[in-house]
Amino acid sequence: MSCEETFIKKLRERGFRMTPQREMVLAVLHEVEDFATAEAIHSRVGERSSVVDISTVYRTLELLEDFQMVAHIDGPDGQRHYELLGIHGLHHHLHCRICGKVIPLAHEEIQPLMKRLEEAYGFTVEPESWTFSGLCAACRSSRQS
Amino acid sequence: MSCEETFIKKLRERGFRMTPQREMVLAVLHEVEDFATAEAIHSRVGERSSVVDISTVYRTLELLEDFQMVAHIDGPDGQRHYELLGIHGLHHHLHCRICGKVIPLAHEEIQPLMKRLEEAYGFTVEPESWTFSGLCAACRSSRQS
DNA sequence: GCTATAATTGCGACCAGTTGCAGTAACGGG
DNA sequence: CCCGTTACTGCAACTGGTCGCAATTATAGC
Repeated sequence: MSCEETFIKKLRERGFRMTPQREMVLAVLHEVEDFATAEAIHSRVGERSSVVDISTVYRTLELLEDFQMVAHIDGPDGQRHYELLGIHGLHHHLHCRICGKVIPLAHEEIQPLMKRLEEAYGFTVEPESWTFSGLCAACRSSRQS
Repeated sequence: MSCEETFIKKLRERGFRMTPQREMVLAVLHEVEDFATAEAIHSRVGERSSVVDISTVYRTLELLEDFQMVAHIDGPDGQRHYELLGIHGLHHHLHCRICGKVIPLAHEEIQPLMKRLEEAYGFTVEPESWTFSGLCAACRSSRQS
C-alpha cells in the first residue's frame, strides 16, 4: 500500500477527508531528504501549485504525526524538523547538540524502559517519537572532556 | 548550603552575577507547589516588588535549568511548567495525557538506556530532565482499551 | 569609597506555531 | 448527478517564548 493510500485509509477510518492540500503536503514530504521545517514544506508546496496556508501545513503535519506517519524533532534553532517515517515505521532519534547530526534509534531499543515503566509504575508510554539530546562520539572526543 | 547560596556559587563559577531579579525568581520558585508557568512566576514576582520583565524571568529560568536546579515539562496546554529540583536533584517525569498527573522518576531508572546508548552508539546523553507522555494506571484502566 | 568594565535588564520587535471563525468543498445518500 | 452535512481551508488575530539593543548595575581593582 502506497503512503498516500495509507493516509486516505487512516483518514477515512476517523471520518476525515482527503483534500488536495493534504495530498500536496504528503507529496512534498516524499521529495525532501531527511528533515524539513514546516516553512520549507510550505514553500515547496507553493512552488507546485497555488498557495496553501501555513496553518494548513501545520494541521496536516499534526494529523500525519497522529497517524504515526511523520515524526518531528525540535532543532536547536528553535524550529521543528519533520520526517516521513516511511517503511521504517516508528523510531527515535539521538540528536547531537554540537554538530546537529541525527542518529536513528530503533523502537526496540527503548522497549526495556517502556516495560519497566509499565511494570513498576503502571504507566503506559504513548507510541510517539522521542528525541534524546546529547553528544555524538566524534563531538565528544573532540572536546576531550 | 541553601538553594540561594548554591545559585550564587554557580553563578560566580561562570563569571555571572547575582541580581535582585534572579533572587526573586528563585524565592518565588520556593513558594510555589510543584509546577508553575513562567507567567505565574512572573506575576508572583510582581506582587512582591516592582515589576520584573517576563523576558528576565525566562532568562533566569533558563539559567537555573542550565545549573540543573530547575526542570520543566511541556504541558498539553502548550505552556512550560517549571519545577525546582531541590534536594531530590535531577529526576524525570511521567506525564499522564488524560488527567495531567505527573509521576516523578528517579534518574537511576534510565541509567540502563543511557548506558546502552553510550556503548552501542557512542552517544552521550545530556544530563537533562526528560518527560515521557502516556497514560497513568488509573486513566488506562478507565478507558478499558 | 570611586571607577571602569562587562554582565544584566527592560523594552519592543520579532518568531514559530495555534486558534476562532466564516466561507468553501469533500463525499455519502438519494 | 445533485444536495446536504460537516470537515476543511484561509485568514487574521493571538500566544508563548526569544532576541537585539541601549541603558543600567554588580563587581573587581585601585
